[in-house]
Amino acid sequence: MIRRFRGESLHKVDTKGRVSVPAAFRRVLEEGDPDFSGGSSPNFVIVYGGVRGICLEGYTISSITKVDKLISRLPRFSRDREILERFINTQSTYMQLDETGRIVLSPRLKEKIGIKDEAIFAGMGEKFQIWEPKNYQNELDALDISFNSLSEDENPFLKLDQLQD
Amino acid sequence: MIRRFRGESLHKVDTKGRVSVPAAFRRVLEEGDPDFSGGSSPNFVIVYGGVRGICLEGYTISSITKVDKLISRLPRFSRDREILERFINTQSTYMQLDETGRIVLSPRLKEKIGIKDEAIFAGMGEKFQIWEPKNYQNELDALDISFNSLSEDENPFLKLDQLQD
DNA sequence: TAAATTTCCATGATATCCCATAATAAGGCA
DNA sequence: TGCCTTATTATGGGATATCATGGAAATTTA
Repeated sequence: MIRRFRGESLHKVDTKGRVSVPAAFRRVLEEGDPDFSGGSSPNFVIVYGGVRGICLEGYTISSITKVDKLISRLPRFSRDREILERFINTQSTYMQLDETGRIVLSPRLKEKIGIKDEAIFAGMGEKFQIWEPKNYQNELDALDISFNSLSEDENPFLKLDQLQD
Repeated sequence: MIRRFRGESLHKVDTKGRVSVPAAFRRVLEEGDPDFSGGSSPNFVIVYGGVRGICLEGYTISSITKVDKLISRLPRFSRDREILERFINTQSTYMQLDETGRIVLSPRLKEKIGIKDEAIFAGMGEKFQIWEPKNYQNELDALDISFNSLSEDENPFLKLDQLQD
Protein backbone atom coordinates (compact mmCIF):
# COMPACT_ATOMS: atom_id res chain seq x y z
CA MET A 1 0.00 0.00 0.00
CA ILE A 2 1.15 3.48 -0.78
CA ARG A 3 0.43 5.49 2.28
CA ARG A 4 -0.72 9.07 1.86
CA PHE A 5 -1.07 12.01 4.21
CA ARG A 6 -4.59 11.91 5.63
CA GLY A 7 -6.42 13.55 8.48
CA GLU A 8 -5.98 16.65 10.56
CA SER A 9 -4.75 17.24 14.09
CA LEU A 10 -3.87 19.98 16.51
CA HIS A 11 -0.53 20.13 18.34
CA LYS A 12 1.22 22.35 20.85
CA VAL A 13 4.22 24.38 19.80
CA ASP A 14 6.53 24.81 22.78
CA THR A 15 8.80 27.72 23.62
CA LYS A 16 11.60 26.29 21.55
CA GLY A 17 9.36 25.91 18.53
CA ARG A 18 9.10 22.15 18.85
CA VAL A 19 5.96 20.39 17.54
CA SER A 20 5.05 16.75 17.32
CA VAL A 21 4.35 15.59 13.82
CA PRO A 22 1.24 13.37 13.89
CA ALA A 23 2.25 9.74 14.23
CA ALA A 24 0.36 8.78 11.09
CA PHE A 25 2.38 11.30 9.07
CA ARG A 26 5.65 9.89 10.37
CA ARG A 27 4.92 6.56 8.73
CA VAL A 28 4.46 8.33 5.40
CA LEU A 29 7.64 10.34 5.84
CA GLU A 30 9.57 7.18 6.65
CA GLU A 31 8.28 5.37 3.58
CA GLY A 32 9.05 8.39 1.45
CA ASP A 33 12.67 8.70 2.53
CA PRO A 34 14.87 6.30 0.53
CA ASP A 35 17.61 6.59 3.14
CA PHE A 36 15.36 5.80 6.05
CA SER A 37 16.08 2.68 8.00
CA GLY A 38 14.76 1.69 11.39
CA GLY A 39 16.86 3.33 14.07
CA SER A 40 17.19 6.62 12.18
CA SER A 41 14.71 9.41 11.67
CA PRO A 42 13.34 10.35 8.27
CA ASN A 43 14.30 13.52 6.45
CA PHE A 44 11.80 15.55 4.51
CA VAL A 45 11.30 19.03 3.08
CA ILE A 46 9.19 21.96 4.18
CA VAL A 47 8.26 24.54 1.57
CA TYR A 48 7.29 27.88 3.05
CA GLY A 49 6.99 30.15 0.04
CA GLY A 50 4.02 28.42 -1.43
CA VAL A 51 1.87 30.13 -3.97
CA ARG A 52 -0.01 31.81 -1.18
CA GLY A 53 2.53 31.65 1.63
CA ILE A 54 -0.09 31.28 4.31
CA CYS A 55 0.80 27.79 5.46
CA LEU A 56 3.79 25.45 5.38
CA GLU A 57 3.85 22.41 3.15
CA GLY A 58 5.69 19.20 3.98
CA TYR A 59 6.90 16.84 1.24
CA THR A 60 8.56 13.45 1.50
CA ILE A 61 12.03 13.20 -0.01
CA SER A 62 10.76 11.07 -2.84
CA SER A 63 7.96 13.41 -3.79
CA ILE A 64 10.12 16.54 -3.65
CA THR A 65 12.74 14.69 -5.67
CA LYS A 66 10.18 14.15 -8.39
CA VAL A 67 9.55 17.87 -8.51
CA ASP A 68 13.26 18.68 -8.47
CA LYS A 69 13.86 16.37 -11.39
CA LEU A 70 11.16 18.01 -13.45
CA ILE A 71 12.68 21.41 -12.73
CA SER A 72 16.09 20.15 -13.75
CA ARG A 73 14.73 19.40 -17.19
CA LEU A 74 14.08 23.05 -17.88
CA PRO A 75 16.91 24.92 -19.58
CA ARG A 76 19.47 25.87 -16.96
CA PHE A 77 19.21 29.64 -17.09
CA SER A 78 15.61 30.00 -18.21
CA ARG A 79 13.23 32.31 -16.41
CA ASP A 80 10.79 29.50 -15.74
CA ARG A 81 13.44 27.45 -14.06
CA GLU A 82 14.55 30.37 -11.98
CA ILE A 83 11.02 31.08 -10.81
CA LEU A 84 10.42 27.48 -9.85
CA GLU A 85 13.72 27.18 -8.06
CA ARG A 86 12.93 30.30 -6.07
CA PHE A 87 9.68 28.79 -4.89
CA ILE A 88 10.70 25.18 -4.48
CA ASN A 89 14.35 25.39 -3.48
CA THR A 90 14.96 28.84 -2.06
CA GLN A 91 11.78 28.98 -0.06
CA SER A 92 12.14 25.56 1.48
CA THR A 93 14.27 23.70 3.95
CA TYR A 94 15.30 20.19 4.86
CA MET A 95 13.91 18.90 8.12
CA GLN A 96 14.49 15.83 10.17
CA LEU A 97 12.24 14.31 12.78
CA ASP A 98 13.89 13.94 16.15
CA GLU A 99 13.81 10.75 18.19
CA THR A 100 10.43 11.63 19.65
CA GLY A 101 8.83 12.50 16.32
CA ARG A 102 9.08 16.26 16.58
CA ILE A 103 10.46 19.00 14.39
CA VAL A 104 11.38 22.52 15.36
CA LEU A 105 9.84 25.47 13.63
CA SER A 106 12.28 28.36 13.53
CA PRO A 107 11.02 31.79 14.59
CA ARG A 108 11.11 32.67 10.91
CA LEU A 109 8.79 29.83 9.92
CA LYS A 110 6.44 30.52 12.81
CA GLU A 111 6.29 34.15 11.91
CA LYS A 112 5.70 33.29 8.27
CA ILE A 113 2.40 31.57 9.00
CA GLY A 114 1.49 33.40 12.21
CA ILE A 115 1.85 30.48 14.58
CA LYS A 116 2.11 31.12 18.31
CA ASP A 117 1.68 28.03 20.45
CA GLU A 118 -0.54 25.73 18.46
CA ALA A 119 -0.45 24.31 14.97
CA ILE A 120 -2.79 22.27 12.83
CA PHE A 121 -1.48 19.52 10.60
CA ALA A 122 -3.60 18.69 7.59
CA GLY A 123 -3.01 15.72 5.31
CA MET A 124 -3.20 16.48 1.58
CA GLY A 125 -2.27 13.20 -0.05
CA GLU A 126 1.24 13.66 -1.37
CA LYS A 127 1.95 16.52 0.99
CA PHE A 128 0.74 17.89 4.29
CA GLN A 129 0.16 21.40 5.51
CA ILE A 130 0.83 23.21 8.77
CA TRP A 131 -1.55 26.02 9.68
CA GLU A 132 -2.18 28.51 12.40
CA PRO A 133 -5.54 27.25 13.78
CA LYS A 134 -7.56 30.41 13.11
CA ASN A 135 -6.26 30.74 9.59
CA TYR A 136 -7.08 27.11 9.00
CA GLN A 137 -10.64 27.60 10.05
CA ASN A 138 -10.93 30.63 7.79
CA GLU A 139 -9.56 28.61 4.93
CA LEU A 140 -12.14 25.90 5.49
CA ASP A 141 -14.93 28.45 5.65
CA ALA A 142 -13.77 30.15 2.50
CA LEU A 143 -13.60 26.80 0.76
CA ASP A 144 -17.14 26.03 1.81
CA ILE A 145 -18.46 29.28 0.47
CA SER A 146 -16.70 29.06 -2.83
CA PHE A 147 -17.70 25.43 -3.27
CA ASN A 148 -21.34 26.15 -2.62
CA SER A 149 -21.43 28.88 -5.19
CA LEU A 150 -20.29 26.59 -7.98
CA SER A 151 -22.67 25.60 -10.70
CA GLU A 152 -23.30 21.93 -11.42
CA ASP A 153 -20.80 21.67 -14.26
CA GLU A 154 -18.11 23.39 -12.25
CA ASN A 155 -18.36 20.88 -9.44
CA PRO A 156 -14.95 19.25 -9.18
CA PHE A 157 -16.43 16.05 -7.79
CA LEU A 158 -18.31 15.61 -11.04
CA LYS A 159 -15.39 16.61 -13.20
CA LEU A 160 -13.24 14.00 -11.50
CA ASP A 161 -14.68 11.04 -13.32
CA GLN A 162 -14.32 12.69 -16.68
CA LEU A 163 -10.56 12.72 -16.54
CA GLN A 164 -8.79 10.11 -18.63
CA ASP A 165 -5.87 8.25 -17.15
CA MET B 1 19.89 11.31 -0.61
CA ILE B 2 21.21 13.88 -3.01
CA ARG B 3 21.21 17.04 -1.04
CA ARG B 4 20.45 20.29 -2.84
CA PHE B 5 20.88 23.90 -1.89
CA ARG B 6 17.70 24.89 -0.07
CA GLY B 7 16.62 27.83 2.04
CA GLU B 8 17.76 31.39 2.50
CA SER B 9 19.66 33.15 5.26
CA LEU B 10 21.21 36.44 6.21
CA HIS B 11 24.83 36.72 7.33
CA LYS B 12 27.19 39.43 8.48
CA VAL B 13 30.13 40.38 6.35
CA ASP B 14 32.96 41.61 8.58
CA THR B 15 35.59 44.22 7.86
CA LYS B 16 37.85 41.65 6.28
CA GLY B 17 35.11 40.42 3.98
CA ARG B 18 34.56 37.21 5.88
CA VAL B 19 31.09 35.60 5.77
CA SER B 20 29.78 32.36 7.19
CA VAL B 21 28.35 30.05 4.56
CA PRO B 22 25.11 28.59 5.96
CA ALA B 23 25.81 25.27 7.65
CA ALA B 24 23.27 23.48 5.47
CA PHE B 25 25.11 24.63 2.34
CA ARG B 26 28.44 23.34 3.66
CA ARG B 27 27.08 19.81 3.67
CA VAL B 28 26.13 20.18 0.01
CA LEU B 29 29.53 21.62 -0.88
CA GLU B 30 31.24 18.73 0.87
CA GLU B 31 29.18 16.13 -0.95
CA GLY B 32 29.78 17.91 -4.23
CA ASP B 33 33.56 17.97 -3.93
CA PRO B 34 35.04 14.66 -5.10
CA ASP B 35 38.29 15.45 -3.29
CA PHE B 36 36.65 16.26 0.00
CA SER B 37 37.40 14.07 2.95
CA GLY B 38 36.62 14.67 6.58
CA GLY B 39 39.25 16.85 8.18
CA SER B 40 39.63 19.10 5.15
CA SER B 41 37.42 21.87 3.81
CA PRO B 42 35.55 21.58 0.53
CA ASN B 43 36.46 23.56 -2.57
CA PHE B 44 33.84 25.08 -4.80
CA VAL B 45 33.41 27.73 -7.47
CA ILE B 46 31.96 31.21 -7.40
CA VAL B 47 30.78 32.71 -10.68
CA TYR B 48 30.52 36.47 -10.58
CA GLY B 49 29.85 37.33 -14.18
CA GLY B 50 26.48 35.69 -14.34
CA VAL B 51 23.94 36.43 -16.97
CA ARG B 52 22.69 39.30 -14.90
CA GLY B 53 25.77 40.06 -12.82
CA ILE B 54 23.75 41.26 -9.88
CA CYS B 55 24.52 38.39 -7.53
CA LEU B 56 27.22 35.78 -7.07
CA GLU B 57 26.56 32.14 -7.82
CA GLY B 58 28.21 29.28 -5.97
CA TYR B 59 28.55 25.84 -7.58
CA THR B 60 29.81 22.60 -6.15
CA ILE B 61 32.76 21.14 -8.01
CA SER B 62 30.56 18.44 -9.47
CA SER B 63 27.84 20.78 -10.66
CA ILE B 64 30.26 23.25 -12.27
CA THR B 65 31.87 20.27 -13.95
CA LYS B 66 28.52 19.43 -15.50
CA VAL B 67 28.22 22.94 -16.86
CA ASP B 68 31.80 22.86 -18.16
CA LYS B 69 31.04 19.64 -19.99
CA LEU B 70 27.99 21.16 -21.63
CA ILE B 71 30.07 24.08 -22.84
CA SER B 72 32.71 21.70 -24.19
CA ARG B 73 30.10 20.25 -26.49
CA LEU B 74 29.81 23.51 -28.40
CA PRO B 75 32.03 23.89 -31.47
CA ARG B 76 35.46 24.94 -30.34
CA PHE B 77 35.68 28.36 -31.95
CA SER B 78 32.02 29.24 -31.99
CA ARG B 79 30.81 32.57 -30.71
CA ASP B 80 28.42 30.83 -28.32
CA ARG B 81 31.19 28.86 -26.74
CA GLU B 82 33.35 31.91 -26.37
CA ILE B 83 30.57 33.83 -24.65
CA LEU B 84 29.80 31.04 -22.23
CA GLU B 85 33.44 30.51 -21.41
CA ARG B 86 33.76 34.19 -20.64
CA PHE B 87 30.88 34.07 -18.22
CA ILE B 88 31.46 30.70 -16.64
CA ASN B 89 35.22 30.29 -16.78
CA THR B 90 36.73 33.75 -17.01
CA GLN B 91 34.42 35.41 -14.53
CA SER B 92 34.67 32.82 -11.81
CA THR B 93 37.03 31.69 -9.13
CA TYR B 94 37.77 28.72 -6.93
CA MET B 95 37.01 29.14 -3.25
CA GLN B 96 37.62 27.11 -0.15
CA LEU B 97 35.76 27.18 3.12
CA ASP B 98 37.96 27.92 6.11
CA GLU B 99 37.93 25.85 9.28
CA THR B 100 34.96 27.75 10.70
CA GLY B 101 32.88 27.49 7.54
CA ARG B 102 33.55 30.97 6.22
CA ILE B 103 34.78 32.37 2.94
CA VAL B 104 36.20 35.79 2.27
CA LEU B 105 34.69 38.01 -0.34
CA SER B 106 37.33 40.19 -1.95
CA PRO B 107 36.62 43.92 -2.28
CA ARG B 108 36.15 43.22 -5.96
CA LEU B 109 33.42 40.66 -5.38
CA LYS B 110 31.72 42.78 -2.77
CA GLU B 111 31.74 45.75 -5.07
CA LYS B 112 30.42 43.62 -7.91
CA ILE B 113 27.16 42.92 -6.12
CA GLY B 114 27.03 45.99 -3.90
CA ILE B 115 27.53 44.25 -0.59
CA LYS B 116 28.48 46.25 2.47
CA ASP B 117 28.15 44.38 5.74
CA GLU B 118 25.39 41.86 5.18
CA ALA B 119 24.73 39.20 2.61
CA ILE B 120 21.86 36.89 1.81
CA PHE B 121 22.47 33.32 0.76
CA ALA B 122 19.72 31.72 -1.32
CA GLY B 123 19.59 28.04 -2.24
CA MET B 124 18.78 27.31 -5.88
CA GLY B 125 19.05 23.55 -6.09
CA GLU B 126 22.28 22.84 -7.92
CA LYS B 127 23.74 26.22 -7.07
CA PHE B 128 23.29 29.00 -4.54
CA GLN B 129 23.29 32.74 -4.81
CA ILE B 130 24.75 35.56 -2.71
CA TRP B 131 22.85 38.84 -2.73
CA GLU B 132 22.97 42.27 -1.23
CA PRO B 133 19.82 42.22 0.97
CA LYS B 134 18.02 45.17 -0.64
CA ASN B 135 18.67 43.87 -4.13
CA TYR B 136 17.43 40.48 -3.05
CA GLN B 137 14.20 41.91 -1.78
CA ASN B 138 13.74 43.77 -5.03
CA GLU B 139 14.33 40.57 -6.91
CA LEU B 140 11.70 38.76 -4.88
CA ASP B 141 9.22 41.57 -5.37
CA ALA B 142 9.86 41.61 -9.09
CA LEU B 143 9.44 37.88 -9.19
CA ASP B 144 6.14 38.12 -7.37
CA ILE B 145 4.84 40.73 -9.73
CA SER B 146 5.87 38.92 -12.84
CA PHE B 147 4.53 35.66 -11.47
CA ASN B 148 1.17 37.16 -10.67
CA SER B 149 0.83 38.68 -14.09
CA LEU B 150 1.24 35.34 -15.83
CA SER B 151 -1.72 33.81 -17.57
CA GLU B 152 -2.86 30.34 -16.65
CA ASP B 153 -0.96 28.62 -19.42
CA GLU B 154 2.23 30.51 -18.69
CA ASN B 155 2.31 29.37 -15.07
CA PRO B 156 5.54 27.41 -14.67
CA PHE B 157 4.02 25.26 -11.95
CA LEU B 158 1.37 24.06 -14.35
CA LYS B 159 3.83 23.63 -17.17
CA LEU B 160 5.81 21.40 -14.87
CA ASP B 161 3.13 18.73 -14.80
CA GLN B 162 2.94 18.71 -18.56
CA LEU B 163 6.52 17.53 -18.86
CA GLN B 164 6.68 13.81 -19.43
CA ASP B 165 8.60 11.71 -16.99
C1' DT C 1 58.41 46.92 6.67
C1' DA C 2 53.64 48.16 5.87
C1' DA C 3 49.57 46.16 4.20
C1' DA C 4 46.91 42.43 3.42
C1' DT C 5 45.89 37.56 4.21
C1' DT C 6 45.36 33.62 6.60
C1' DT C 7 45.31 30.97 10.89
C1' DC C 8 44.07 30.38 15.54
C1' DC C 9 41.40 31.14 19.60
C1' DA C 10 37.22 32.97 22.13
C1' DT C 11 32.30 33.47 23.01
C1' DG C 12 27.31 34.12 22.86
C1' DA C 13 23.56 32.34 20.44
C1' DT C 14 21.16 28.53 18.39
C1' DA C 15 19.97 24.21 17.63
C1' DT C 16 20.31 19.21 18.90
C1' DC C 17 20.37 15.48 21.93
C1' DC C 18 18.94 12.99 26.05
C1' DC C 19 16.05 11.92 29.72
C1' DA C 20 11.52 12.26 32.16
C1' DT C 21 6.48 12.07 32.52
C1' DA C 22 1.72 12.26 31.51
C1' DA C 23 -1.75 11.05 28.30
C1' DT C 24 -3.56 8.13 24.95
C1' DA C 25 -4.20 4.11 22.41
C1' DA C 26 -3.65 -0.96 21.81
C1' DG C 27 -3.91 -5.39 23.25
C1' DG C 28 -4.77 -9.42 26.26
C1' DC C 29 -7.50 -11.89 29.32
C1' DA C 30 -10.87 -13.28 32.43
C1' DT D 1 -17.65 -6.80 27.65
C1' DG D 2 -15.04 -4.58 31.01
C1' DC D 3 -10.61 -4.12 33.17
C1' DC D 4 -5.78 -4.34 33.56
C1' DT D 5 -1.23 -4.26 31.36
C1' DT D 6 1.77 -2.53 27.89
C1' DA D 7 3.18 0.39 23.82
C1' DT D 8 3.06 4.40 21.66
C1' DT D 9 2.45 9.25 21.62
C1' DA D 10 2.62 14.09 23.08
C1' DT D 11 4.99 17.28 25.70
C1' DG D 12 8.43 19.51 28.90
C1' DG D 13 13.21 20.56 30.93
C1' DG D 14 18.02 20.49 31.13
C1' DA D 15 22.62 19.20 29.20
C1' DT D 16 25.55 19.26 25.08
C1' DA D 17 27.15 20.20 20.53
C1' DT D 18 27.20 23.16 16.55
C1' DC D 19 27.07 27.62 14.48
C1' DA D 20 27.87 32.54 13.58
C1' DT D 21 30.86 36.03 14.58
C1' DG D 22 34.63 38.91 16.37
C1' DG D 23 39.45 39.82 17.54
C1' DA D 24 44.41 38.78 17.96
C1' DA D 25 48.47 36.45 16.34
C1' DA D 26 51.11 34.53 12.59
C1' DT D 27 52.24 34.49 7.79
C1' DT D 28 52.62 36.13 3.33
C1' DT D 29 53.06 39.62 -0.31
C1' DA D 30 54.47 43.62 -2.35
